[in-house]
Amino acid sequence: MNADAGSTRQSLLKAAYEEIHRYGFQAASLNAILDRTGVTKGALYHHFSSKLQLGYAVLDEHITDELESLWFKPMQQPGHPIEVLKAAIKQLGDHYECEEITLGCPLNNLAQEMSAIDDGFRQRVDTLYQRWQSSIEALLTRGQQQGSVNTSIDAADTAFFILASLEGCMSMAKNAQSHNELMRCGKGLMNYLNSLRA
Amino acid sequence: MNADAGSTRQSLLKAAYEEIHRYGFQAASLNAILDRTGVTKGALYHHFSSKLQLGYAVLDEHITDELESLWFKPMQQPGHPIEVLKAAIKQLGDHYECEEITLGCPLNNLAQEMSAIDDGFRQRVDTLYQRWQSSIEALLTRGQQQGSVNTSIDAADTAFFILASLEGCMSMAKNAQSHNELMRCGKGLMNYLNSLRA
DNA sequence: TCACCAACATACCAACCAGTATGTATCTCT
DNA sequence: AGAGATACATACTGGTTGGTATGTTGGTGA
Repeated sequence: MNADAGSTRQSLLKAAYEEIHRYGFQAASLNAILDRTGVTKGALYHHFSSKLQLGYAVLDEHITDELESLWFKPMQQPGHPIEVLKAAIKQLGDHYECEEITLGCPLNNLAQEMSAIDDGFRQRVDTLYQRWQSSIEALLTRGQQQGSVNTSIDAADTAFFILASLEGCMSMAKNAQSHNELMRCGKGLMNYLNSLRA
Repeated sequence: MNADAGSTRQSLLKAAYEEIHRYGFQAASLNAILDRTGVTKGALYHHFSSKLQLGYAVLDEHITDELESLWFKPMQQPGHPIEVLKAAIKQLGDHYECEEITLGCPLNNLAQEMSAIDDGFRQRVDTLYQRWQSSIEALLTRGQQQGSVNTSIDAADTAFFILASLEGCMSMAKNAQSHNELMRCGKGLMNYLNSLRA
């Protein structure tokens, strides 16, 4: 592979991610992505066989990587499971304060827009959501074994609900366009997490 | 106004709602809406000055009405606040079982897609969310006064979190395309609601 | 009865869209 | 050195989009 080939592909991926994050996949314009990068259409179609494949690549590579560093890595921290969770959520909130909170969670955006009309997107998002849920579930289970988390709850169901609430909070904050609403929602989430202690 | 004029407008609104519900506002095709209704383009632009205004009307009329009968009305029921909430949520779940759950909550869909790129949509959705939240808040406050809801919680914050969780649950279920996941998430939500009792 | 207007219908338009056909420069492998 | 592949660049196409210009029809008030 050419030395530049990788970077051309990466810059396309990054620009496509940003365009999709703002306008959604369907409304994202390939020409806008090309303008933004200075790459030509021939180059784009050399690296990706269609707009759909470009979208899949954004999910499989860029968004997966982001989730890795923003969630799965913080989840590896040692300590009280509830505190680790709270810290990971806080970090996520901080990140979306720097980035525009108004653009919402990229994964949730794609889930909402595409899951009903394209199964390729749906399955990819589903896989990521399952990994996300499993990471929370594992943490809760560990806490239950250690005696720091209430054993009367079902770890899997609870993990699923925590993830849903988290996405819901980001969704509400996105529409309200205010970090204040995100904090408000975060407060409710923190209260709920505290209620899971043993 | 002509006798048929109202019904033409209504059928456009209904078809537009369905098209937007499935494909989103931006991807909704006016021609598809026309095909579906048998109305001509001239008629459409006689009733609505632009696609955007049609979208606003769908929100202001169709979706607002749906929320009225699906949420605000059940919320008027007498009884224990937590039970009223649970019943309203259950009814909402049942409704989205009949309709395709995979299409998601119409309000949440529009919020996700449009809030970042059009302020007219954003403000309309925001108003509806605020009414929604207020209805939950009022119920919780009533419960606190009656002694049936824990007085240590902040009713406004909690109402906001409940709404966020609810939207999050529907969002997750939409992507999973399974009623099972909706039930799972509902279980978590019910547990949380029970924890709010006095 | 005649003017007027609401409620359409038909035909059209420029802009934009994803995608393609074709050409070319450079790099690699033999 | 020559063949082939990689990595683009340019110019184009057919289809779709939201929107418009112009015509027609039927009811209604003066």
